[in-house]
Amino acid sequence: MGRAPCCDKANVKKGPWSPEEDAKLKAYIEKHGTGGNWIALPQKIGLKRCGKSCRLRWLNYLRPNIKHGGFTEEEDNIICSLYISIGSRWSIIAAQLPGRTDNDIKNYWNTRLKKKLLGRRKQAQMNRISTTGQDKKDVANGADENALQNLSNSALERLQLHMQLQSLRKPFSFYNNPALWPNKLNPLQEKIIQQTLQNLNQSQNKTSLMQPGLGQNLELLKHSAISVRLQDQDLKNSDSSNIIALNPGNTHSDSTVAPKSNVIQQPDSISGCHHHSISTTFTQDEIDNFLNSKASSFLSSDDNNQMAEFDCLKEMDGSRDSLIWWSNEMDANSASSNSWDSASLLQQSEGLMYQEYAQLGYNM
DNA sequence: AAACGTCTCAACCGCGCGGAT
DNA sequence: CATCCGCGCGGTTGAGACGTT
Repeated sequence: MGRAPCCDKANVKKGPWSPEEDAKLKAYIEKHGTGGNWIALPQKIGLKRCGKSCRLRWLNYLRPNIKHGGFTEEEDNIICSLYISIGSRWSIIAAQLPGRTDNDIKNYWNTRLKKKLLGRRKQAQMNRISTTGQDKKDVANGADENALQNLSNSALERLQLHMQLQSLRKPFSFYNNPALWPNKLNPLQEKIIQQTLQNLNQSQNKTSLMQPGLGQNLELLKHSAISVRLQDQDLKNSDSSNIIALNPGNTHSDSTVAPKSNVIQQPDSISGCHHHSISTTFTQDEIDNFLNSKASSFLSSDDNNQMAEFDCLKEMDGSRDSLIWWSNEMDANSASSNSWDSASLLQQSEGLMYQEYAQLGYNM
């Protein structure tokens, strides 16, 4: 038995809102508020709209101080940092960006940011999976195909993003150390990790010949740190009510590479529902090296794939001046009060990440 | 200029959660 | 304790805008 519809679909108008409808809704809410009942609201003001539709229209468009488009570099940074850390929890991410709605951020991520980071690389990886012999066999068996479908895009993307950064920072990290892996990975998870590591090894061999400076870059990156800390007092899940930390960084610090960081701390000014405090720490060296040595990662054995894989990063690189990845504005105020023991951070972040994947049903 | 493809974003949909009864 | 119901969320859709051939 299905759920009862929230309103009488037959007598409800759908589609774009007219200026008159907007005016009615806005005038009423500004005068009376929502009355705590969206379902009853359209009847009160004579709108043939579903209550949910009214709510959405108000929250995403009519509400005061809404910003549309024109995302800043800092906003890009925040969105990406949080997406890697907590996934597609758009409402939480939106709570960190005054004037932005979850819908806006979701659209922005899906249409632009994601493509820059993952789109083409992912495609290349998928192509590779489907063309290698063993993979073909697996696909023929059907098992991995199903597993692939079951692995959500969000999880894949986050894993890829995380690994991408992680592998640059810590050659001997979690992903490079099977001893640290969970006892039981499903075949696809194992394959993705192995595939990525294989590519990494190849790329490091190749590029160390081509780019003598790269080793230094990697060394530099070993001293860098990312920490995204989220304290969500309202979240009830243990994984998010505690601190979600992503720290692919080192287990030691190096004073020669002073982290630049910025603490973004703001009470929720949008919905009043969430109260998050986030600190994000990156180093400019790390950012620059990540961008400059981007070709060191994920080099495929297939030259075409190589090129395709880095197109997304080329795009970023091409617009570095306008899109300063992991912004260098992330500065100063941060770390001490928000810095954590790096080793435990690493364990927590990786543990949390895998907890999350496990919770998604991947039988880890 | 037209046809076709791609992108963007407002809006819809269905589900889970939690408060009310 | 069970059920109902509204809210809020994330995923998806589709129309229009825009770009390319």
